[in-house]
Amino acid sequence: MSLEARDALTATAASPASQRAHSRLRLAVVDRDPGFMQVLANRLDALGWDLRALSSAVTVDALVGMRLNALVVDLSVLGPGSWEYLERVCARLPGLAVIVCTGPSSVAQRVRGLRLGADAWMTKPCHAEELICVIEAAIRRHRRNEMPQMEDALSVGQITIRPDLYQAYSGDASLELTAREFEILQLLTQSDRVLRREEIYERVWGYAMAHGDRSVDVFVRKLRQKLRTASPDWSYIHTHFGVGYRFAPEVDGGEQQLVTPGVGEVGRESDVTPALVG
Amino acid sequence: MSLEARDALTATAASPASQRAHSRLRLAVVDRDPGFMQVLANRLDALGWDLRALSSAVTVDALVGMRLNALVVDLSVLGPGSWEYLERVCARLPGLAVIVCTGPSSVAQRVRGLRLGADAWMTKPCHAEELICVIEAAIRRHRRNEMPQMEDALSVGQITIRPDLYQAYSGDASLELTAREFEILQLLTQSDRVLRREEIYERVWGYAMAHGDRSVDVFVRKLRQKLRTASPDWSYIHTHFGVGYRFAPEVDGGEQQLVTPGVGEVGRESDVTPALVG
DNA sequence: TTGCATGTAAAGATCCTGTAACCGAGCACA
DNA sequence: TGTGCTCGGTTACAGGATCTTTACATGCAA
Repeated sequence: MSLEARDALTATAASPASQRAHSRLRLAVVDRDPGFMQVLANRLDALGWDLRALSSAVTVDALVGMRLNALVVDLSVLGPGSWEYLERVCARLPGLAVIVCTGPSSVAQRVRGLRLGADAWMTKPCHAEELICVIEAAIRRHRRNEMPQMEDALSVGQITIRPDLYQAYSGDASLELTAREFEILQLLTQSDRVLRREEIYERVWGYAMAHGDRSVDVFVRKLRQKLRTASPDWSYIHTHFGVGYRFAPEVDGGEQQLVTPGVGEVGRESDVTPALVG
Repeated sequence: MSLEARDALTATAASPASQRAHSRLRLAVVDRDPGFMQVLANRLDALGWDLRALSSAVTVDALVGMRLNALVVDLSVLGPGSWEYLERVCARLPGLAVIVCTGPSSVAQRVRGLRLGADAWMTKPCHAEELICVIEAAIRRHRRNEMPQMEDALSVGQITIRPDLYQAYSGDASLELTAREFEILQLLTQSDRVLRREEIYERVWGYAMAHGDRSVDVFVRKLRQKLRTASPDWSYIHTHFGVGYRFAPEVDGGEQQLVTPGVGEVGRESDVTPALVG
């Protein structure tokens, strides 16, 4: 590792792995303009956000269930009870970033919306990029105060990962992972696909991996060692020769079925890779 | 930490942690439009806000010293280095609500401003009332979760924390904590997770920690010393190497698992002891 | 088999933390 | 006004923990 690179890392003081902790942003948009939604969807998809488009208002309870980070509404879609709806949503979900994005309005309307709890008011037509920035700003502010651990514990195989404690456990016994080991383990468990070394390095270290760097291999070895000690009958990290590593808890011997984690919402349904090692 | 900032801080002798509860909102506006300022001043005065009008940019350290809740800037007043200035302010004071209120702009400019950390962008001319709502919305987000400030006494291990007295006790003997020490202890006890130094610093001091600042370590040492003196058989503050500190009362020696964090909540609800000193 | 890619282990190199000593600014008090 | 005290904050150092590098062994694919 070059000195400059290392300095750059410690200088930023916040490792990429830690800020990546909260996975994808969840956003709901209540709007009926197909063009608007299309543009937004494209942009958000590129950013890796989880977007759900709603063509009409849903109940507040339904919103609660969606566990959103942000909500964008066009008041004209809500119809008559829009102000009350806005108020109820903001009252019920104080941690939700609410952005009103609607057609031309009066100052009084905007004032009313903001007073009721909205975080921002955008006037249509507007540029998707700007709207996204506004959403990001609102979420950013909410996040900063959201100290409480909204990071769920995650159980995979016999191992439990506790992001709030920066540690993994087998039962109640700590694996005694170092910070970097934990970050790599956490990264691996967050995806079912094969991760290339360069990818792992970049996301954990925060900058490009130098050619021939074996750090990832060494850490994977340490991880495997500790995982084996804590949970001898399971295999967790699998090597894909010439490609990289993949995380999948498997009971050794015979069975090689994927054991779906039980605790916490792991919603990793999308990219399950059936192709498997030998 | 720069000397100016230090002076500013110690001079005012009031830290953000103590200030937050109930005080007038402090707002600074960097603008040169007399009419705009006049209208704003009248409105804010009626609301009981503490406004300081600045006709040109002040140093970031000076802003730190003002202990503001919000900052409104007209980029045209800042001149050439405005983006860098904006960025520096937002980085240094993550808890500050920053609103850019300036003349006509392009989407790209607004996007840039928001990405650099601004909370909102208002285009002049604008209605004072609306601007105030936007400021309030930004501050509201910041304030929401700031220190639940439970006034109840809290017993952890052999220690009792009395927010009303700004002091901690072992039985009826005071630990003789200083203000800073108490604030850090209180922050630590309010969370079961590992807190990174940057988080601790930001929440107690009120602005971003400088790289290489060891203040948190030093105060943790002082805290540990006093905790050890008052309660020799217990460990309270645990170091997570490469990450930060975590508060958890544990009996030394034999049983180290007094409070075994299960997979879910670590509930410290059980041991709140209201019974207290004279 | 050969040529890489990966596993393994150990040795520095580097970083992180605990610790103590120090300095300057406020404050109380004579 | 000067003195001594406390407090917050800085700095330097030492020891230990962690990370990186390197070398070699092993395994996979062509």
